Amino acid sequence: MATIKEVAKKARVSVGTVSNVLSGSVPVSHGLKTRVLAAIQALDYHPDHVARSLKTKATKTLGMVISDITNPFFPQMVRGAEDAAWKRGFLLITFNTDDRIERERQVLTVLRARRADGLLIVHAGDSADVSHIQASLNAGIEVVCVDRIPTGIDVDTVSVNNTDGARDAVAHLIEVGHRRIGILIGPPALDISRQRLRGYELALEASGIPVDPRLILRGDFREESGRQLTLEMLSKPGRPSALFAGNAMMAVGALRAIAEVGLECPDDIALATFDEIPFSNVLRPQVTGVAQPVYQMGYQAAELLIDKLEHPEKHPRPVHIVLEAELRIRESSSHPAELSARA
Amino acid sequence: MATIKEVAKKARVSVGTVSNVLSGSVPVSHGLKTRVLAAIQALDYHPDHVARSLKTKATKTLGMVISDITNPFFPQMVRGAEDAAWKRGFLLITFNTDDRIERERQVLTVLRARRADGLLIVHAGDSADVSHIQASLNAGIEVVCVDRIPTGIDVDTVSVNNTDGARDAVAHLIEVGHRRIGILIGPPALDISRQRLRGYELALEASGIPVDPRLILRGDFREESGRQLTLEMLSKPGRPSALFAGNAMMAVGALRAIAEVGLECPDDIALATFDEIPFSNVLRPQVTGVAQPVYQMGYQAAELLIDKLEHPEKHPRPVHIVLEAELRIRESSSHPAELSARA
DNA sequence: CTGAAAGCGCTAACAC
DNA sequence: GTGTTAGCGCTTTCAG
Repeated sequence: MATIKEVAKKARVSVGTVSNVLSGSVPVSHGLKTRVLAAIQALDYHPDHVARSLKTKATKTLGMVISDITNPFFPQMVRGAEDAAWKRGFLLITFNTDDRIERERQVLTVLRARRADGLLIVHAGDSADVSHIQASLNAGIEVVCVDRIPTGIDVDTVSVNNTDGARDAVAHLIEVGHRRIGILIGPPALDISRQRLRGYELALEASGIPVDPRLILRGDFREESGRQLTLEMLSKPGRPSALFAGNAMMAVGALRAIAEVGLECPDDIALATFDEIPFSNVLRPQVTGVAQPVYQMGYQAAELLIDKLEHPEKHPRPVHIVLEAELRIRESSSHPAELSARA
Repeated sequence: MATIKEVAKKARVSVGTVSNVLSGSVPVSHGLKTRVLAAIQALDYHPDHVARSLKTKATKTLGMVISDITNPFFPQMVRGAEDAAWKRGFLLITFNTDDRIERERQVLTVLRARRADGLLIVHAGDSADVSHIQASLNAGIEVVCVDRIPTGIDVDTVSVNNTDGARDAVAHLIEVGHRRIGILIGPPALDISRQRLRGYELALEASGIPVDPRLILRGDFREESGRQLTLEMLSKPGRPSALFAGNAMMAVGALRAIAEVGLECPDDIALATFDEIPFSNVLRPQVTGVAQPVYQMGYQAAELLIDKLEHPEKHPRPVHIVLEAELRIRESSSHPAELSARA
């Protein structure tokens, strides 16, 4: 690996001059510039980013912390963030925490030691503890929280309008004729759980349907949890005619449970979900879902973060970006009337 | 951010001593050690990994280059690699190349400037050019190629037995009664295309079925390509009774095309695929697929890479690891006899 | 065992 | 415009 010194020597100039032609910020005479460029070419020189970082105190690196990478929702978000970062000359390092706060804490420690300039965090679901995020902030690392917004900390955020999205989906279930609608939701420590539940309640209230606490089941946004809760819901008397899943993973678990007990969706029980199930337009049942602008969330979060890094003065107070989600109606929520007509 | 100097000052020792207690490789008297540890604690000191890398010439960083991150196959592989890397104290940086060799070249350049210690590469599909990989090797970066193995370069590899997997799947289609079987395959520049095609041919030959070139269609392993090729195959006379897709994305495209022309799978046309479609055990049609040990591939590739990094002497020649894939029979390939009995 | 000091490759004053 | 040099935070000889 050639160094700047070797380039300088070969071009018969000083290292300062090489550095100047590299940065372009200080004018260099044409003759010397050509010599330097030739030497760089000849030696296949690539500036050592590590050394540069040590000097400039900027690594041009962003860390992205994801709660559950097996959820197909997140890879798209990562992709958005990655594209934005790449475009602005930043590197994105991604971590999966498996929804464990302990792992999240470890990851932030590593990212701090590695001197990441900024952090994109999708907070783990098992705790409301944010002291480690505060510690990163204190260490001078910019933070943007995405999707799940922790309370008790003053950071920038990019999220989706969960309440409206959930309300639309449940309103749709009511509209096609359902009145007993169960909900599978995540841990109450997560804002997205509370907001999606709130949307569910709003939709019911708007139609004068009383909220039945027996129809509200809490899990952890994982497939297995969706399966368990659905089995539980279906085994009790007063079974709902429709289910609203808090995310796609729980919806998949619900489908599995529905099949296990020998029922059919939507013939026996309707289903709608927050998020979308991958390839849900080719596979059956095609599940009605609340589509989120996932890629955009990642992209905008990374842009916001880099903006703050590059122009700290332009963002004096925390910024909160809220994107809208959109209901996509498919066959899993078809009208009960249609079904009875078919029978 | 506290530095080693401040720690030394606070503990009233030299920086060398602090460094020694940190590394543990040089004995330090109990008294000094306690003072140093106390100072580290008090200052919340975390060694600067950037400075350490500059000195040691090792970044403890691995780069992972993926051809198409929208293919749900790859996130699992990344996860395996990430887990292995984390366990050994390495960081994994992931890149998506969108199957463009130009992007792959750029990514390797960045990784080189960042002084990554090693590379995990799933080669882009649109070219057989490997000069940039060779350049990384020449720059002293260890490389392990995963899944897709480029020719013309002497690197370690971790891959799957594509020929046997494809042969098993096609043999299964033959066994349930199909004789006209179409194949949707990727670019011939990729070894996985050639090997899966070879498996297809072997299965046909073993049953004395002649290989009909009109039933071999080449695309690029993307969903849209699977859709187009299937539409093409179904519009021509002599339509096959079964399809073998070269990967899951093409299988999804095939399902879409089958639905578009108003056919049903498996009633009108059977389907089997290399890879598995996500959640294919809850959604219909449940597609017969060749399951690959994806997580293992990522995990073992990262382990191999780190082994070479840490014990260069133990791996004198390139290592080639080949894992076995396993056929999972589901309803998309059900027996034509069963179908006719049902009709 | 412990401290002093050189130096990793680069940038950014600062002199000329 | 260009060269010289200090120093980013750390590890690693090398004396003592």
